Amino acid sequence: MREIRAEIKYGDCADILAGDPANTFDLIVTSPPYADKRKNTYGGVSPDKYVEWFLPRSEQFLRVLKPAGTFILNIKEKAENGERHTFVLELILALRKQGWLWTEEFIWHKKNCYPGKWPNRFRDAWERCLQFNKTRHFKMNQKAVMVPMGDWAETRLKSLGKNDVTRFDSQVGSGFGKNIANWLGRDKAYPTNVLHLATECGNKSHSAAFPEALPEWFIKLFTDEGDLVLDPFVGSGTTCAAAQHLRRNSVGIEIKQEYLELAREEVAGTAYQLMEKAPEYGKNNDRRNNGLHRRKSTAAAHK
Amino acid sequence: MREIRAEIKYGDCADILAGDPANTFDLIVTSPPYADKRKNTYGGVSPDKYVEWFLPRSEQFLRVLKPAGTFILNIKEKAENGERHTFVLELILALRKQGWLWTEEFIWHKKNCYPGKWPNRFRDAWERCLQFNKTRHFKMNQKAVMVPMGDWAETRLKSLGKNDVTRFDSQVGSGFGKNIANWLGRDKAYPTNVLHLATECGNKSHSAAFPEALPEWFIKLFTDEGDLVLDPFVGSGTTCAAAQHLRRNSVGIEIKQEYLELAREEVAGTAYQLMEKAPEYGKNNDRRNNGLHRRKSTAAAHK
DNA sequence: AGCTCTTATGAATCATTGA
DNA sequence: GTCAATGATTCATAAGAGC
Repeated sequence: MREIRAEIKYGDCADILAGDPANTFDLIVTSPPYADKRKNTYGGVSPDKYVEWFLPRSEQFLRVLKPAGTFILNIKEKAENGERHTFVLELILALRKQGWLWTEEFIWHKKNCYPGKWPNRFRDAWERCLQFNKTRHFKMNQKAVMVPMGDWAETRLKSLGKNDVTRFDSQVGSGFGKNIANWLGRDKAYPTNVLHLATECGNKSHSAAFPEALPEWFIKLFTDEGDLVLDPFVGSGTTCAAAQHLRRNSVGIEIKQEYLELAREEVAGTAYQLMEKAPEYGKNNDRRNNGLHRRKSTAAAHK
Repeated sequence: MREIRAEIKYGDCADILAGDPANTFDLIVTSPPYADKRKNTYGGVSPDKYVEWFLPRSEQFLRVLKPAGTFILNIKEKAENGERHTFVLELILALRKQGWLWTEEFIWHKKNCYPGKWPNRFRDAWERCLQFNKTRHFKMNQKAVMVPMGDWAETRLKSLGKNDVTRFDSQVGSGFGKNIANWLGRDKAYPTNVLHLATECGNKSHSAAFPEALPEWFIKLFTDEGDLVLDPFVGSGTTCAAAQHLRRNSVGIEIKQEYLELAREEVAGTAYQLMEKAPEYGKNNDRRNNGLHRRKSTAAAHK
């Protein structure tokens, strides 16, 4: 078993990456600092300047990413003065101009979103996970993120009611007999482009931007073991921890000193964990169920 | 009980609406013909020309919408040649330039999305429902779409935990007695901006662009009984049927002859249904649970 | 192990107040 | 007048305690 490296570098990713050779990373997955009008927020970037701020950095991403690699950008525009900001839309257009292919937009549905009530708006329960690529032929391990089939398979396919047969039939538009055979006996299905994950809350002192299950899912999907993952805005180190758990090498870059410590601790703890009780993690990982459509019975059973 | 009108007009909405006075409609909700590169699709609009095609029509929408009205646009870009189209992003930017406020983007999560498998892409399980407004002060009946709460209410509100009291107390900084009364006896919560609706499948001969629950939800949210709803691309009449069920007046516009017949039949059938068995529909409607976050205990109990 | 009950806390948003 | 800070609002989840 080869050793897995997870390195946390200190500085602005634009500078750090300039020293790296082209075509180095298999996957870039990150959740950059969101645009924020409050200037006092350290590191906050104004929405109006966001694209301008982002482009020099994404130019490096494009250079250091391997041709078959993928870039996942987790981001969401805030509401302000009654409107959604448009800087994310503008960013997508600008990235395409820069040479990226906008392959897909995944939706992260935050099951436990922030509470609140306003006269003109409901709670915001989703974020964008934008997928960009350098080429049309990128690595994608779909089987790695297959999920247990829902109750659909369990209840309906086992004892097929007439209703289900006719409904299935009308959907497919052809005889039902042959196609249904593909589903019987299968217990896993491919996911969709909607991810259902709760935000991690209240477990540790540090608050990660995204739950570990999110980078984990994309790492499984777009890399193999031993591949190299980059998070240019690594924050408290969630991406590198996830990479290490999945036996991928990783580089995280962070410009804020206080996060730097946190990230290094996170990664060190993960490495220790792996040596001490790797089997435990595997179990734990299965339980997490890829973060997609967790079956209710499973969730209940674990308590 | 006043009579509810549902009128299906024939023609291009740009022309039809030009004859209507300004500030006429309380809500515009529609699912326009999607951009489609295949020119043979009747009525298909090329993605490159989509914004250009849409703007003269949305200009009329802006004129005929009441100041406190809302415009809901259900749309989703297709993938082509490995990339997502950008015309929807461009449309949002263009509509803002036209004078619209981009208030919110709701996600319609299609629980049972179309089956299929591709090497570079998972199944598409969501569509955008873009909310635009003329002014920042629009009508919004949030209570009309409240949904059953999670387990929280069940367990906690019955016997109020100390935490709820203390947090409330510390936040408000005054005695807790007065507002806590709002919580007792509540079993519903406000929804989020993610809608979980199944697509309607195979019950009718025509395949509606969206399930009736979708316009229904927005009609409940943004109009009162007796208000006037417009669907400028009404297709098979789903929006007008939903409006009629909810006792809102409606106008639907359709340019395709064959859909026109369908829509008029749909609306006529609905009107008949209303007279014959109104109570039945109400029951059915409750059961539908607004399509949002059905409680787990309920789901489990259902097995 | 299981089950209940308790507690903490989030990439939030708007209206109001104060400088 | 513009801009920044403060207060009010709110719910799904995980972890922990107790039985």
